[in-house]
Amino acid sequence: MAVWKNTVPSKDELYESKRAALLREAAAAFNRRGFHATSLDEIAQNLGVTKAALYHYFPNKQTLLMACFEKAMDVAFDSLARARQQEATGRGRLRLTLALYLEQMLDELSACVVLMEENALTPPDHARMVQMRDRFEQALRDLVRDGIADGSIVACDPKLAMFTILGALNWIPKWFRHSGPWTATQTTAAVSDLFERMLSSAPAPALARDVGLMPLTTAK
Amino acid sequence: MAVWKNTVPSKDELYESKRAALLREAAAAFNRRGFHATSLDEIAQNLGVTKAALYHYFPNKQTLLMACFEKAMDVAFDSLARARQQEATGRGRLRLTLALYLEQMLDELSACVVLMEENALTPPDHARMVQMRDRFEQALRDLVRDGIADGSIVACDPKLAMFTILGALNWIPKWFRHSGPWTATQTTAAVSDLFERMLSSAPAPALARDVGLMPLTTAK
DNA sequence: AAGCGGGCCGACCGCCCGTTCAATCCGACG
DNA sequence: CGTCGGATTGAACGGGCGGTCGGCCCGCTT
Repeated sequence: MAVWKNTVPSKDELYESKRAALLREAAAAFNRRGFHATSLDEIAQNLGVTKAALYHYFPNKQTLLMACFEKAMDVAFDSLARARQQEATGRGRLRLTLALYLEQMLDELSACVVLMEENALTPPDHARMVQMRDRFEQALRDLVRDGIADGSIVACDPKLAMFTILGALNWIPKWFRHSGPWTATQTTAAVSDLFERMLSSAPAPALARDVGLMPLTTAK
Repeated sequence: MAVWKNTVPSKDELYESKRAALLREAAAAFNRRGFHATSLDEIAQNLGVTKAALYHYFPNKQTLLMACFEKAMDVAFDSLARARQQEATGRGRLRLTLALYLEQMLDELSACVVLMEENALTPPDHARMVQMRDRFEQALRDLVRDGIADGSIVACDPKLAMFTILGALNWIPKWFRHSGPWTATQTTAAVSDLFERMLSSAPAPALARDVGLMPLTTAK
């Protein structure tokens, strides 16, 4: 019996994996079509179940949205922590944070950037979400400030810079398709290059002319 | 009677100005809260009338959305034409196009960038909208190509560059507030500087440290 | 073999909101 | 002052969708 522990999914594992699949599907739909435009019937149908089945995993639609958001924020803060550890300059940390975040969003989560349509949440959830998002944005602005201080980033307004970069980032789910010509890794690298060039004190003299020709995996 | 023609609003002028006000209000609401999250009651209330009154100006909610979109595209192509006339290099044309578009979006129209939630339109309207949007995006990519060819823009992937820039642009209505610390003109200039730095073959060595300290009006 | 229980289904409820319509208001005009 | 017509209203309708509930199916246990 114990032999099978890691190969045959237990009841709980099955439950969790289904729940995760639901979360991914919901996140993808919310990002592509918007929260209000996505019906539970739609999500359920994509998963091959009935709407009522969803209620075994989430008490209501709002909670589903909140769960997407929290997972996204987990990824965000995790990316930030890893970048702080691996990179020394403000620019390096900023770039790595954004790249780790984006790549995970793109392939793990079908992008959970549901920072929009926040008004759909209950006031306490909304407050919690705004607070976490602001903390993340503040951390990113601080990276920009660090970069300006250590000379790796040009003089600029950190607030505007991050508004602009996060806008571009949040928009990516609208046009990125896994079935498209670019892989998640290629897209991440190319977008990071653009962001870096915008802020670097030593901007690259050239960028990739064709994202589809970039390396298919991250060089390690 | 004819004396008053240009001072006292005629019936038609009144009708048109009310219709325009409705369009502005709707555009602002759609951009801030999303199409599906915005109820007609809400728009009507902000205008001091009843929901039913709106139906004297638009046959239904979808048409309202489509009208917003078409106005935005008018501004877009107009900006493009003016930029082509005034600027010689690809970079100059791209920058001016984006700046004209953004500034008009910000103050005239409360930003009508409702390229999202497209699924809300009827198939014919949707097709029409996609076609116009694609034409505009193509024109912008061509400006990037021109810029690369004439040396004003670095080697890069025009498609990705415009996806990124338009993403950042489309996100601006989410955070820009007329009551905020930055004017539309300041914001436009600062954002344009960021975009330009991302793509220019001769990136500026420094940018404004504080958007709120930039000139309040465009220098002419 | 029988019983148990979790997972899922079909059907239904109720609300919200887009849409309609008859009735009313109000300014213009004769 | 009466009438006409467009603008606006209040009330109602109907569909869509989030959410609920009772029951069925099926695998596991004893």
